[in-house]
Amino acid sequence: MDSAERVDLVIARLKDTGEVAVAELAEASGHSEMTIRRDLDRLESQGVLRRVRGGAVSLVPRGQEPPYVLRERQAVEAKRRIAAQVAALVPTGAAVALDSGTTALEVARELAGRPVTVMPLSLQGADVLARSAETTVLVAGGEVRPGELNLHGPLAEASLAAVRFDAAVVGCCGVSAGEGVTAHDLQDVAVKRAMMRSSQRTIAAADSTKIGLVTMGHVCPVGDIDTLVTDDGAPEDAIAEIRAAGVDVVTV
Amino acid sequence: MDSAERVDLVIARLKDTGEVAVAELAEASGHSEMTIRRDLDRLESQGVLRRVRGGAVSLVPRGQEPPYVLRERQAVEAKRRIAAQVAALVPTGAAVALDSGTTALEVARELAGRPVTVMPLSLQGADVLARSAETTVLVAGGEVRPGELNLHGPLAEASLAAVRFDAAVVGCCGVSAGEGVTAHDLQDVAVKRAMMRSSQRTIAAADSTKIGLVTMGHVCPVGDIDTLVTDDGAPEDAIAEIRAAGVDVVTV
DNA sequence: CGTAACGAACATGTCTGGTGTTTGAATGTC
DNA sequence: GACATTCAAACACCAGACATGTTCGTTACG
Repeated sequence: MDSAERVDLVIARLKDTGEVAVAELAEASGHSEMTIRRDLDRLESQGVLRRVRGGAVSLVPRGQEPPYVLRERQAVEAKRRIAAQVAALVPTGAAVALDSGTTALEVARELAGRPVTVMPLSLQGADVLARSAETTVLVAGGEVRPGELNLHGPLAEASLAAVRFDAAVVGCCGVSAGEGVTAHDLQDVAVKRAMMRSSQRTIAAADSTKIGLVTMGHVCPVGDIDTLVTDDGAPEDAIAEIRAAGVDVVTV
Repeated sequence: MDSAERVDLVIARLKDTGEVAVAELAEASGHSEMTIRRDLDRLESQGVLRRVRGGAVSLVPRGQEPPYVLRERQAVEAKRRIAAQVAALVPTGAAVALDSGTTALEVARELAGRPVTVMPLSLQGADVLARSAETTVLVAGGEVRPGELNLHGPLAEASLAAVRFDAAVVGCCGVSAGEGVTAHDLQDVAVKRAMMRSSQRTIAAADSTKIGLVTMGHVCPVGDIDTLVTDDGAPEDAIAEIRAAGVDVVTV
């Protein structure tokens, strides 16, 4: 069991019971207690949990979005496939607004090096794209959320309003036919709306675990999306409902 | 002779004669020709030179600004001392606009972790500052210059115009009493002016090699600077002239 | 005061990045 | 067109970085 698997184990236990013990994890993973402690220390510095004597307790309240360092470990393969499909939908020379989040970051990796114009809404996205001389990067302004490194606030919205895009690539926390596109954070909602306002088309990217989910911040009715790219793990009926709303759903 | 020294050697030869030979460099550095080729390939991808059969020729025209990868190797110690002094001039809780460039990046490193609000004009600066949760990072929008990773254009100027700062920290390519503050790039000039317009004070940071230099883009008369931080290598009379214009010159 | 947990320090194994050598292909020169 | 030089891909090698385990003195809790 390597480092990544151990973290997964810790996360699973935390989700289950809200706390973990060093000795128990060492037993379950087959590694020494010292290694477990180092894992937990790292996760503590990332804001995932808080160390207590003998173990750790969860810091991620139920219903809230897990921190970036956890989300980037989830559905990695699906996100990569989705990102490749999204990038294929962006023609050469196009201008796109690119959301923050782990899926959008994969899209950035796919777009980097292609002759397109991209406005990323996160610093990681900007970093990835700016390495390539072929790609024009027009970074949005805004306040940076620590840890998440996404851009939000009035400056971000003003940046988006100042440009017109061929497409907006939007990540999200939930997509359902009834409640539409939803996100965890209200400031993100405002940014996503601004992206869509400035774009001719909206491409939503969401792995299948997001299909059918509803979170707090309402972005738009599902019909406002032009294309939804997801993986093939989503329930058939949920996809059918979304299609019925006029969305072009692409599964990869 | 390690990798960094070899690059220095290449740069020195290029500055001297405008071209270098693989065999000659291998001889001089005591490494194999293959290693020299790899060095040159790397420098070519960074835009410093162009490979030709048997060697390479310089791509940096005289009078133009050398690429970022070269500037960051120059006067490192002086830049660090200057940056520490600049950071000391920024009080806790202040809001500052922070220029792009190698000196400003050092200032970002000094400011990171302190409870201040910073608007960096470069992606590297944003990266450094965003790692710390204490520091509020309000990144400027704008187009990203490849290689340099600084932000410019109307979006950057609009971002600056939308905020008011306690201080603008401006890097520059030249400072002289007669010609004032100058930069190599006209788009950078516009950004620097926008920074100064939105700020109560202007702090210029320039190592002593910049004192007395004049480059193409005129930013402002020297009297528009409130404080100039430089190292103690600058000629006495040039410093005296700048002081006579009403600038508070700090040498470290 | 005793036990369990902690963390600093050191040792070990693994992996990656930089370097050298070889070799066949490509390119320039005559 | 023939030859010499240069190039780059492939492989081997080494050093430094990183992860892990062990030991041991210190600290916290009952």
